[in-house]
Amino acid sequence: MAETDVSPEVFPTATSEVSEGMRRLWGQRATRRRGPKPTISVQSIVESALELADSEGLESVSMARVADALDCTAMALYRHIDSKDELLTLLADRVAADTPNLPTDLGWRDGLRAWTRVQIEGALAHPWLLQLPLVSTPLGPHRARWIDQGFGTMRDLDLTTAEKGQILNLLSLFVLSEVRVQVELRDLTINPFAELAQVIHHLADTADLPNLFAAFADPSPGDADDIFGVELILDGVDALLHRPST
Amino acid sequence: MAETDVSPEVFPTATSEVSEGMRRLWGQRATRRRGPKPTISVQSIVESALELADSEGLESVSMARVADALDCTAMALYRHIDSKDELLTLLADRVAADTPNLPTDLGWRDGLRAWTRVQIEGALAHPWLLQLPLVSTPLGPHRARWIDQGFGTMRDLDLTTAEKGQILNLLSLFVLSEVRVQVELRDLTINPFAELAQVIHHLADTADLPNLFAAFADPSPGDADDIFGVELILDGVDALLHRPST
DNA sequence: ATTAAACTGTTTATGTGATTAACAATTACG
DNA sequence: CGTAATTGTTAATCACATAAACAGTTTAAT
Repeated sequence: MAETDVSPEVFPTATSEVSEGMRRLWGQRATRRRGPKPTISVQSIVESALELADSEGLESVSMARVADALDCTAMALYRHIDSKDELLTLLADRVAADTPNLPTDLGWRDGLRAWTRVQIEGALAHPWLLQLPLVSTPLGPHRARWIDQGFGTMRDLDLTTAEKGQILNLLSLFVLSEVRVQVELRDLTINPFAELAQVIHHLADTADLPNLFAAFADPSPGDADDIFGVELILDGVDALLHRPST
Repeated sequence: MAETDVSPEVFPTATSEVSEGMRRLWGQRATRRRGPKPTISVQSIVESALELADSEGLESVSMARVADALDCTAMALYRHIDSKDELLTLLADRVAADTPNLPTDLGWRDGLRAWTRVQIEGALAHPWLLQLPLVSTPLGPHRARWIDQGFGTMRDLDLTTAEKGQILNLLSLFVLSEVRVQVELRDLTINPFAELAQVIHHLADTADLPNLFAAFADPSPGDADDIFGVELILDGVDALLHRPST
């Protein structure tokens, strides 16, 4: 397991104030005063890290490598960010910056579908995202914009904010599992289903996993496309809309 | 970001055979022949790692610390496992071992709901799970048993294996995000919603995030409980069942 | 039984990667 | 103009994963 270090303690929560790291994450440009003009910036750091991750994988994103790409020493980075953790957090937000704006004239269903599809494509372009513990990464401005658009697609729905938030959350999570499968199919030449079946046959006991064996004995394993999961969630939303309000 | 190193390359996929690591993951006891009787085992290693993670957090799970707990040197561990990555994979599977068996007489809806709830409770007991990239971790026997039970709850449903798999996957992922929120509420005394709202107010521009601002201006933010997400997915399943088959 | 292969754990060493501390150069504010 | 703030550098730690070589133990084959 490589590059899995994303702890939640990156941003100690100040009660009244916003932490320094958060301010950086949200692109607050420090009003510089004295000292030499910086040759690198938070942005250039993140950009280099992004290129590195895309070209050589997340495990190649080390402070030293990033610094090399910027023609400076690793320690120079620390003048702009607090830790590598922060860099990864910034990186996680950065990938959301490239997502295009969504047309605003779609209905909620088409809108959410499109919203999800764009996310899937974005994640496919940066598969190393799966190696980050996205569930516990603070929200940055780019993802915020994206979530904003998600809320936008549901603006006319009679749901609470929390409900809408959960729906977006669910769809985002679905993206993760969907992309994982697609990446495996694309990169590894191996079918995860087939692999699982093989492992089960070689190592497991039929009696221990009766339902699993039955499932894989199913002649039509079928390959659920990415439509399936989205539509299921959307159907759930639909049901919610028509549910008698309590 | 700490302890996030779980790369997918842990188990190089042998085409016809099952990899050594996989065999260990599935508890194949090596038929020992010569040499001294081992004082430690894969199981004892995993068990120590589990205790460490539970008591001191995932970042404390180093080869050295685990070895200390077992009264041996770090290198001794390598006689039983290939790498730390493998240890983390084993650990991820290990936590699923404690989940109780589910009653088999529940309908699919109650069954899946119970299945999800047990998972949530399990994850709450080992919150460091969130720091592992579970999406890209190979399946072990304990999680397999659990998935088996998941399939069991749907045994009477007229869905393809792939569809059932996606449903379980979705519910599992949902568990992660749900647990994250619950852990934050439990440990940090801070409400993630409130935190988000604060960050937005301090750092973001109303014009940039109109929908998000509107959402948070909603007088009734309401707190969506963990019921909501599950029920939404279940409603989606329900809709799928009644959908005219193509 | 004897030998040698296979196996376990140890010691030693290496390399990497994050991060701290001390330093030198630069620039703007007073 | 000088001083304090700011930037990048160099040198030094420290933790950690892991490789290599070694010594003792057990058993299978002779």
